[in-house]
Amino acid sequence: MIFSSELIKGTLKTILLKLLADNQKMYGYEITQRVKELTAGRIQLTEGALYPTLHALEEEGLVTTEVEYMGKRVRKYYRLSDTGMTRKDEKVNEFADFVATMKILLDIEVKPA
Amino acid sequence: MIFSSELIKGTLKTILLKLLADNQKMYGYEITQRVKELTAGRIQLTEGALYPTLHALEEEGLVTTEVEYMGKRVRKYYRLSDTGMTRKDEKVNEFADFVATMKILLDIEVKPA
DNA sequence: CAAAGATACATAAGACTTCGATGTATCAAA
DNA sequence: TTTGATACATCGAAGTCTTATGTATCTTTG
Repeated sequence: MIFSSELIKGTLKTILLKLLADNQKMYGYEITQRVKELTAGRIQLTEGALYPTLHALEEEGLVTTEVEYMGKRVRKYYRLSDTGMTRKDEKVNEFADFVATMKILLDIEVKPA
Repeated sequence: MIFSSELIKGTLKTILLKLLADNQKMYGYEITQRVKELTAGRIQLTEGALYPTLHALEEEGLVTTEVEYMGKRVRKYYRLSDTGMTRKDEKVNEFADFVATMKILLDIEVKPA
């Protein structure tokens, strides 16, 4: 099952911040692949959603960027800033609380990871 | 903490379907109050979001409506259809799977309800 | 008894986010 | 050499939610 995009809405930034917190630096394409891999294909980030969001994180000062050349190919790395790290914690905690609340509303059991 | 609206995005229909599945029939204002109560105020549905969504559910054939008068006051009750019940199960399951996936991505523990 | 607050419906314009399509270009493998 | 993967990115369209607004009734309180 691939999750409906509506569900992923609102969690994209959180996912990106968490990935960058765990991996020092990542580039766009790498992120799409990592997410696909970690979720067994259930979440597939589209570039149309990913790049605008990465740029927004940069504008907010949550990530910094650095360009590297692999041969002639450009690779733009994104790295979490200190503010970004703080924001990541906030976002992840907020999501955990949200899920706890939704469990009450929907009366669901969440399978352990 | 009131959850950022981004988080609630994509879950509103699921919440409504579940509430209606548990309560035979409910009216709009009642729904906003019930959700507020069940979530200790953390999720506050606005009418601008609620009514369009209820109308959409009706157009999709997932709910039926009936009008009652309390004195001179109109109350519009929403009731789940059979299709709506099926859709509710699908949506709730999808959300549960989504949360399981997000747990892996975000490496979180979800507190029991 | 008047005013305020709660109950109850609803719409509409604007903002924001995401999707799907499109574009460019390099590299590797068949 | 051509296909598929890698890698960046933007843009118009679509969808959803927010804020504001509108109408009207009922209840409580000063």
